[in-house]
Amino acid sequence: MNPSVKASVPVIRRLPKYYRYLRALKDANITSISSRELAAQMGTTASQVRQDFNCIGDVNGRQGIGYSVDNLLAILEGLLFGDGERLTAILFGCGRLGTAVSSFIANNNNGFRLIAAFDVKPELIGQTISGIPIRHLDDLNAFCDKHHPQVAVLCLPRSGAEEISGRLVNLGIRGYWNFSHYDLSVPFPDAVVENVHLGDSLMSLGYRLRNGD
Amino acid sequence: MNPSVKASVPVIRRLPKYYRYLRALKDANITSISSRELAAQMGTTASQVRQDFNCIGDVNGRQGIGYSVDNLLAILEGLLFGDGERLTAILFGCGRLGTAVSSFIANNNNGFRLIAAFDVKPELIGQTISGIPIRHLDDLNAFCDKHHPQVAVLCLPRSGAEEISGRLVNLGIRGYWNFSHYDLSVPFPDAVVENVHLGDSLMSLGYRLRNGD
DNA sequence: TAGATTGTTAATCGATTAACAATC
DNA sequence: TAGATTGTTAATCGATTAACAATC
Repeated sequence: MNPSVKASVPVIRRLPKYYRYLRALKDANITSISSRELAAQMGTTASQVRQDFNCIGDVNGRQGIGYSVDNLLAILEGLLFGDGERLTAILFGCGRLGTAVSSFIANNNNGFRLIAAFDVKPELIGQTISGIPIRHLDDLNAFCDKHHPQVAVLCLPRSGAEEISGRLVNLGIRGYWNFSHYDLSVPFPDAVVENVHLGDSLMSLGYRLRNGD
Repeated sequence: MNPSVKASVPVIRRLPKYYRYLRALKDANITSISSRELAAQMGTTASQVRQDFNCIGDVNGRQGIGYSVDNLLAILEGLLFGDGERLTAILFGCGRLGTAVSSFIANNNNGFRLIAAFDVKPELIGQTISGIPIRHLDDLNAFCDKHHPQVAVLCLPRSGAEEISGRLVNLGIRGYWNFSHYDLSVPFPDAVVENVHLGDSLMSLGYRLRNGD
């Protein structure tokens, strides 16, 4: 590992995919893998695999053999999930999308711990979502003052996301995972933001189908 | 427009975002916009806006003035949604994610027409999802033979996606929009594929928070 | 006219791919 | 040893940014 080489965002985006493939290899009792084989399975190149591995840690590849699956998994787990302490997360929006997404966040194996969910619909307040009680948005400030959540997940319609973004900016949230159409990149220049624009992705597919990729 | 310049995938991915911002401008009765102003609102550069516009059509910018919002919208609508005919789509998986996502596909303004939804759970068959009856997966072949859907949307757990992918490959589907963890890029080399890996995106956010972007 | 802005070419930047000596 | 594969440097490719003449 060259410690001066920092993983770029494109590399970081590929790490979960490596992790998934390596998990599958481990499940198949494969203990060692070459960059060439892994690349073939993932649909990339051996060069890219080796370049990526070069900036994630001490991968200890052995010439003529390949990499230890267990060692790669240990390295990736450290990077993706830290050393055990999960990031505390709060969810905004407990509709169908929020409910579906909550199971990702609440899953113990994804590196997050869901500690609260917020909505404004009276009939939802007090119900639970992935085992967490749904709070009214009015309780947000008090909750954050007390528990200091690190991550926010937004599953809100656009107008809701806009309103929340204005309130959240001063609450110490370090990163956002946003499913809204509303683009949070601008209002939160300092936070880490991952946007998944379902609608945008759908429209891009349509474009590529209509215009031949 | 330079007709020899074809929009690259990164450009295509940005088109829906232009479209959203331009819609907002139109709603605000703004009829003209410069690349500089649009870039500032979208968090990009004027150069990129002009380069992108250069390969999407006859944008007819006027020096000293900017672009006509209506004209840009007309061009983007043509690209993203074609000339009226929506792409026929079928949905796999009518759970919480499928239900949430179905409203995107079924929305008349996104360029798609949802014509069928499939699941295997007996209690779901015959129910409706976004106004479309849920069919049993056993009816898939007969349905495709008759209606020739163009697009498939997969909201399935990994194992389901793997099984479906094996069946779909010969059914004339031209593109996929995939929310599963399972990566369809390899089994469908010829189709246009958009993957939205919710779990991968979440893990990337975690990495960036833990390791400082 | 003067200021602003386009369209397009050139320069830069960064990511991917290729190459290869080292070595298991 | 011979074949395979790494780690890393160099080459290529592509996307983004800068620059600027044309002109509204």
